[in-house]
Amino acid sequence: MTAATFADRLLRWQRQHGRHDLPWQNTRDAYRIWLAEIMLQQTQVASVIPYYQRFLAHFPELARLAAAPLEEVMPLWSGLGYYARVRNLHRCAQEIMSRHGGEFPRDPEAIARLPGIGRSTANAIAVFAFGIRAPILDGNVKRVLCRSHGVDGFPGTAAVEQRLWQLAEELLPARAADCSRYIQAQMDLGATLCTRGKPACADCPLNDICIARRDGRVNELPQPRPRKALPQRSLRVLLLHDGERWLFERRPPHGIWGGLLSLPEVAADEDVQQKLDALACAAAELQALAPLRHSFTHFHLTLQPLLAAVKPLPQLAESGRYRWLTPMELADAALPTPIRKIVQEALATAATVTQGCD
DNA sequence: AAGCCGGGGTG
DNA sequence: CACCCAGGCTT
Repeated sequence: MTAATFADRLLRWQRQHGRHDLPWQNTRDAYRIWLAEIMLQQTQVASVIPYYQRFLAHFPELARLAAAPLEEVMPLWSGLGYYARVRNLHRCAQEIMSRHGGEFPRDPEAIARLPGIGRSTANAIAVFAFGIRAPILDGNVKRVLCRSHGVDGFPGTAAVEQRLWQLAEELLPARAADCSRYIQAQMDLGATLCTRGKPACADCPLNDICIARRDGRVNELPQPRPRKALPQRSLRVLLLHDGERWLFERRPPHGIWGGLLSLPEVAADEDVQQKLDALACAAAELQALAPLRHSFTHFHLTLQPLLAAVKPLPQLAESGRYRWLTPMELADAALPTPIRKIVQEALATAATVTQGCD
């Protein structure tokens, strides 16, 4: 009788304590698994579930997604973040239709060549949809492996990451049929027991072989990212309404909030009147609303909203770039979260002002 | 190797 | 506030 392997322990644990009720778990439909995996990139399960359900209700199959214009897809991602994912998702769907005959490729290397899909996501799709034997390396797996095998160094560096991929390969169960449950077990363990904050080592199936636990280093591994001070930026945004509709501006396809609708911005070195002129709007009075602070991965942003009732001049034709939206239409518009918050605030303020005038 | 790309949860 | 999450792409 040989000792239980790493994979054995996880597989045994998964049967009793793993998750079994996630919406994308009870399917082998590559389209659904792919959609879930893209949404789950750098995004927690609880945040994804409602977006996943809503997306699938709008686009139940890949062909429908590929045929839809991007503007119809973006709103379904509004609020989820990392909007390059939805642009890549859409491109990906079109590539699968045009270059793969509408069938999702089965080879992990072919999957990884699709836009927005790297090695880990490609392997996850291949494992869950096609039962292929391959490792993944997401945040959960990295944390579990760093602790169980005592891997030092920040996992973002190439050397550490290479070591982790090597470990992930070596520890894979021998049978391809066990792989999907094994991968699921790794992620479940990382999400529920081997968490960043207070890991529940007492309940962990690996606690008697865990190097970090043996050495009293559970709280030191994995080693955190070397931190640096984030720059501080500020931005004025215009809340312009004509009494019924509000003015929005489409952001360029790349960069922050790429492709989403946002509010017209007044650059730091720009005059508000100058911007109003550019927008062909005449405003009687500007009202500063409460500033909103928002943090990104790489900088902090303070948004200063400026509210004004305007008379739109005919020069500003509604186009792909500028759109006037009613409060009703806002619900289905592709807005980033901080902008949505500001607009909600403004709607409340404008309603109050209007009532006060009556 | 480092920067860019969101929003939310956690301690 | 720091840190991280079912990462990948660009420079």
